[in-house]
Amino acid sequence: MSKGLPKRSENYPEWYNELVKRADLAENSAVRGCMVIKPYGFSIWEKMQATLDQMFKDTGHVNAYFPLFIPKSYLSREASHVEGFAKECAVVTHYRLKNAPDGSGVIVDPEAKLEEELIVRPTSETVIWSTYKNWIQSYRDLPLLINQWANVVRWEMRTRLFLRTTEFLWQEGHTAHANAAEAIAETEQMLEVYATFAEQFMALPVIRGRKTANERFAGAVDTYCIEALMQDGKALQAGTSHFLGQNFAKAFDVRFASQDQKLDYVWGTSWGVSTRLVGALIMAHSDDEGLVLPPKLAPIQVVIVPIFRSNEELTRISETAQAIRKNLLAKGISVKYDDRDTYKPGWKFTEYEMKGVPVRLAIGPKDMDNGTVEVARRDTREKMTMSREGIEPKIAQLLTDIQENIYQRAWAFRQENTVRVDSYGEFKELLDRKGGFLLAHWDGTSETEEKIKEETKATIRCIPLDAEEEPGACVYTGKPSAQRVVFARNY
RNA sequence: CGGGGUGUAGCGCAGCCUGGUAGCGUACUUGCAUGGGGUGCAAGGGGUCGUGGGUUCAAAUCCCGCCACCCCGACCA
Repeated sequence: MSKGLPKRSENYPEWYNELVKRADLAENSAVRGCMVIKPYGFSIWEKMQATLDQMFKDTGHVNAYFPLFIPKSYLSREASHVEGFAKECAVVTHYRLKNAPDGSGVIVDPEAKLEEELIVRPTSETVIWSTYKNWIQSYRDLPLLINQWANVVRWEMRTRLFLRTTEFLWQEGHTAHANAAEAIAETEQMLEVYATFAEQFMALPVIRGRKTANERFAGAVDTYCIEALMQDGKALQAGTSHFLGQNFAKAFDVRFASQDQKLDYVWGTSWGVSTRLVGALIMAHSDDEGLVLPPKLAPIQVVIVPIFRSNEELTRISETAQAIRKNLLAKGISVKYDDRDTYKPGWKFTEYEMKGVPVRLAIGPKDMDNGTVEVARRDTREKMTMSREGIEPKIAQLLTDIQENIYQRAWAFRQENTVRVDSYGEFKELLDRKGGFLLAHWDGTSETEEKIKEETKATIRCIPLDAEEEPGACVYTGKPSAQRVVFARNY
């Protein structure tokens, strides 16, 4: 195993793959396209989960759990939904194995064929709406605001750790409302929850927008999304929120008696983010030395490394280190004191840099003599010497500064790589030279979007919600357009 | 599913063309020194060479089949 990481500038995909492995986040499993999420990687996801879960509860949602298996017939109830997912569904056809007659191992027992095959959920709309039918009779049962944390399976052709795996973890919210306006408000609210989470916790600036018909969720009337820009200039969809209209209510016959004694179909939404967010986090901030984690999501916020020769020295240093650790813990900061004598300080420094620990404290004999501590921040790789006295509030402040700095850096990067483009030639040239978000006029047709995709591999990531009205001409056809949309190549 | 590539120690690879004792780096174990940025030296353990068949006195190496994985495309969060 070589010591350094591949350079981002030389081979970005290779850098990403190596980083995921070297930072101990995840590895490939025996099953193609699936991954083992290792403890360090999983604890990042757990922190994301904890934060989002609280945000969902604060907006009135409750958690529930729906089954992994979906009867095949459910999937065909909503026409465009089937079409969207049919090509990537895992199907359970049998329920028993038996020993092979020739002793070569186990085989599927042909006698144990399921009468109706089961689909491993690619998403849960169908099973949930078939259940909601029984839960909703009256306007008094609405709104129904439910979320579930689950795994789903989509049989992808090509996979990448965290960004696209055959099985992934996510949350999916599914809500039912008495009218369209309320459902749309819910869709927009949850998009804002995602955007807030991305910006304030992941330190990742995002564009809030709506998808074009081509990119819309199968079965939705309208799909909202947040789009982030990665360091290689490619866009990544970090979260989606769908206004389902009455599509699933109609498909599953979910009706309610309204206050004015009419029977009507309910209005639905669904919204989700997945372990893909971990991939976004990695690609947005990390550098050639390893992971860079925003303090709010770092499993370990501060690591303390003692530098010592003898056991006596270690004992003396440990006293100071433990005191600092205790004071930081009291401030709600997670601290690891790594006093292993099986690894050398330099080795530990590199290791914690690879793992993206935001702040590292080193305490050695010289510090003990001088009453100081060496403080290193991961984001800028600066080292400074601080007085041991009153260091705790300074560390707390430093974590806040790092969180802010990482966000600012990502924001500046996005600014530099978001460009208004008015000619197709410039459009193609920019895409090939540096990628990024291209703000261009579009005539609003799927045909044009399709042609641009074929010719440049760039798609419309979204129609931004905050875009200003600006009459212009489509970058491809020259037809009139009312506002700019965001084009990019994407993950 | 099309095009390309790779399977040899936990990991990364050489050896194959030209058949003849299975190697290197790293990781691991032990000892001594070392200890403020992946420490040095020495010794040691670890292999059905992806798999099935064929050629041969002899196959990691040559021939045929199969399997797996990776990369590039069509599909996607």
